[in-house]
Amino acid sequence: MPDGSDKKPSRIQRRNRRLILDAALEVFSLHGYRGATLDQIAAQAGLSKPNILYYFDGKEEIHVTLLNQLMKTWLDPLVALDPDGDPMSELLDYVGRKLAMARELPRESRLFAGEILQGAPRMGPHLRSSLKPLFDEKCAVIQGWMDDGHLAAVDPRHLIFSIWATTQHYADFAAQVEVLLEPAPADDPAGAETYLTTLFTKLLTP
Amino acid sequence: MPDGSDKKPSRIQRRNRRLILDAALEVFSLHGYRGATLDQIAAQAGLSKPNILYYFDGKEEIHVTLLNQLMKTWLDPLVALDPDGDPMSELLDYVGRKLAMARELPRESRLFAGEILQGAPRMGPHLRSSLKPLFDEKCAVIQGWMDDGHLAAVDPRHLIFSIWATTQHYADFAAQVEVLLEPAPADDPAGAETYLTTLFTKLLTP
DNA sequence: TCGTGGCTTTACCAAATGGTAAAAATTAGC
DNA sequence: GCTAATTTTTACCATTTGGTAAAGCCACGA
Repeated sequence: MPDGSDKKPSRIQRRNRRLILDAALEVFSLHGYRGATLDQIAAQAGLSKPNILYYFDGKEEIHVTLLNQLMKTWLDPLVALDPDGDPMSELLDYVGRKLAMARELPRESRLFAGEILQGAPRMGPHLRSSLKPLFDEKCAVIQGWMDDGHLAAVDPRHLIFSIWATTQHYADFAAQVEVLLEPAPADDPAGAETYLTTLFTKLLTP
Repeated sequence: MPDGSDKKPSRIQRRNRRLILDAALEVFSLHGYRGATLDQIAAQAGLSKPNILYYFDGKEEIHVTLLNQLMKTWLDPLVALDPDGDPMSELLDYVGRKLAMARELPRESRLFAGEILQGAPRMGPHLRSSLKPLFDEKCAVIQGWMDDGHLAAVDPRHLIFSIWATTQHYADFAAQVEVLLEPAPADDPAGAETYLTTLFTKLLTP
């Protein structure tokens, strides 16, 4: 059994696990945990359902694996916030990176959003152990910048919330955004970025 | 059969339909459409499953009824945006109303978020017919204020998106916000409002 | 070429779930 | 209080779904 073991995964194992996780990301992000079925994931992956269960212990393990895997890339932009950089450009770059992620990885964004929306039943501990320390650390950095007068003073926690909310909105609420931006979806690619840059520049300029 | 009919509903009908819708709101907002079961809704409502189906044609009709009903109250704050009022305070009041709704009606917010997150499968038409016209109308109002120099010029569409995103974030991502605001959840009640008022004041001041 | 071990399929199953039929109980109108 | 309509319960059903057992297949080293 390839899962949970400590042996090196074979080429086939790596390929199939990746196929499954990619299919699962698609299906979970589209229908939510309960809305997704193993049959859908299997069909999307081009494998049979029992074959899926040969590589993963069950539906939940697939979901958890996906979530854990996602957590890393999801936090990357925040990790990259450099305490030694220029405060304003560091934060604006952070906004830009988050917005790019929402655009480039909407499935991941929706997967994460769905999990949180339902009370983070499979991620609560992970939030405390991974996200919280990083969040506190970066809040302190931002607070330091504000104390030094490099940025206007606002609550760093709500600042980060608002960055997350505004950027992820474009991925999580895409169905709504698309309807409301009609009939000009093409003129917009820069629209959100321009707007958010203005928003946070004005907020943070001392 | 009480549903779909044109007769006046009896007292029992009104009471039970309200019980069911309230229970369904609780369950749907907590588990999503697919994650919710009729048994859960029945238990929450204190009625038997067949009795639920005596009042509604099926699970989907309950969900749609809830969504349609929600749409009205959900749009109220935007409807109340007065073209003849003072631009800045109209918009700040709008932010305040949306934030209050997120705080007071988190179940409704999550129900709506879940529906949009999954591509608005049961609300797409409604978005176009109800939300879009109102959105366009209010965008024009805001644009007018900006053209008159009463507000700093930004894209009204993205402005509204950011108001929605930042306010609803506190309801939809409550599980995350609570973890990250620890160990000081009590000091916050005004925190979000103060922050958002600053944010949009700075943005919109000409 | 022949095993051997890893991979895949076929054929299932039990539980959960949305939904129904019809009897039983309750309420409302007279 | 009696009847007719409304409401509720009991006893089901068919489908879906996560999961399993075991047989078959296939690649690769000896």
